[in-house]
Amino acid sequence: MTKRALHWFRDDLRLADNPALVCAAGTGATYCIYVLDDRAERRALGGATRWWLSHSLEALAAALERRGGRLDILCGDPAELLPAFAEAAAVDLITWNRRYDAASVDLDAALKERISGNGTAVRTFNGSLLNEPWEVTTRTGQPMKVFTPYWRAARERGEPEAPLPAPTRLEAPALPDSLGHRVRSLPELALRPTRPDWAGGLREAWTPGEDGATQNLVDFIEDGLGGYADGRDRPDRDSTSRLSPHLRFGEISPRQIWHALGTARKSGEAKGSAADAEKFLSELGWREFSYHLLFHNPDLATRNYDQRFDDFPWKHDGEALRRWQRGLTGVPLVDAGMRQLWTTGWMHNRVRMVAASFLIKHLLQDWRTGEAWFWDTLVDADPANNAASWQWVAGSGADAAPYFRIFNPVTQGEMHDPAGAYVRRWIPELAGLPDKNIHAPWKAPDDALKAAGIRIGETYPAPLVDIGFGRQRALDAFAMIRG
DNA sequence: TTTTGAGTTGTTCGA
DNA sequence: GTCGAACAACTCAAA
Repeated sequence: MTKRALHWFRDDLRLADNPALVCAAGTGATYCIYVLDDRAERRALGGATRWWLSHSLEALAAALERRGGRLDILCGDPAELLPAFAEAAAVDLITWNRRYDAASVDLDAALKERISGNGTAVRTFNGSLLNEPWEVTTRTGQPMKVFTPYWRAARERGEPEAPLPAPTRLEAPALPDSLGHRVRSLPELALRPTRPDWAGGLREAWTPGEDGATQNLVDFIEDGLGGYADGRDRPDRDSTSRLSPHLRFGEISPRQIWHALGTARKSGEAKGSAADAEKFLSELGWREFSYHLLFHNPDLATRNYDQRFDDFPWKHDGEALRRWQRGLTGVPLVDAGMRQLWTTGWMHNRVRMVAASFLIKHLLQDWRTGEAWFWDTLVDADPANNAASWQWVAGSGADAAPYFRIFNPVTQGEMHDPAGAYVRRWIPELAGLPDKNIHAPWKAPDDALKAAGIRIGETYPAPLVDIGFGRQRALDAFAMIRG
């Protein structure tokens, strides 16, 4: 009798460079399953990631079918479903790629024990990181707390291994009758918005799935890598990789990115300088560092990494939060970013920092309220990156900026969106203002406002807070907890 | 154990 | 307009 395996897809929705899938497919006929974990105690996916997931699963199912495989989608508690599936289908081996949030780590450990106890083999793999979070340590074996030494130590471990090819042929065993009623169709999961359908902008901006991810990488190496080190800070340009949501769902692996970059540079196809490539790789490094932090600090998304911040005098201003969410703070760069987020499910990294800083520092709102909004609206909402980055901006995180480093959203706009193209794109009601007024319309001369058809407080809001006053108030608040 | 050098992304002020 | 210094001390990681 030939062997049968089961591969459990999670945040690894790809066929290429998927070590757990390769292991399963090498064993024999392979069930491929995805489980939508609907337990109440888990942090539910946000709206944007649910949308992305639905399309990514659709792409994955099609890719599996092209190779003779099949994706079975289940809904429920994996701790119960996986052993039940394994037993009913009489599989010899279960494989999956690891995840690193606390709930997943606990679930995986429990599952492994239970499934092995039933006599079924379990094999797990690293499918989403260059280094496991526990592999990079200080000389004394402690977790790292500063990015630069972390990344240096990670690099010293050597080049990541070459990516694995996708299995050329998959064989899907028939589903046992007893499991038929467990399988769900994609529409049954109700992952996509219906009334209202807010996903039009997402559909225009993205192609979820492995093919879309690969194409994005190719495009980036061709068009974005040249000048990346500087261009990445320009929201008015198209020079970031836009790989974040693809990485979020494992439609592409960091290993594949690393090697594609290396190959393109060796062959001379990549336009970027060595500095551009290093800068880009260090962004993968930040992703690794965030996972390192999350693994060693399981409550990174809810608890201040620096506990002095437990006494920070946050204001709880629901109206200010709502105006920030809707892109109606009256500060153009912040509002442009928040509208880009709402429309496309993504925001340029530079603008994320400015918008987050404005919420935390100028509006004194708890970073967790911003983290929660990003979690719901970003297509790349990631348990490690989102939490680590919000804490970094707040100053409560690892290796955080000094407390006095407060972004001025007007200065940032003038520096990184000098002609105002980004602001005009997302805030059409300001489009008629001259470049020199676009980032601070409240200071524009009356005739410029009139010519542009703008009435501050009517056609576009007055700023929620005076920039200089907000900065000083934040500095005073930080002084209170410095002790 | 102690010492030493270094630390993603900024702003403002004054010369 | 441009440039350097101050901001405020602290923690990390390695020697």
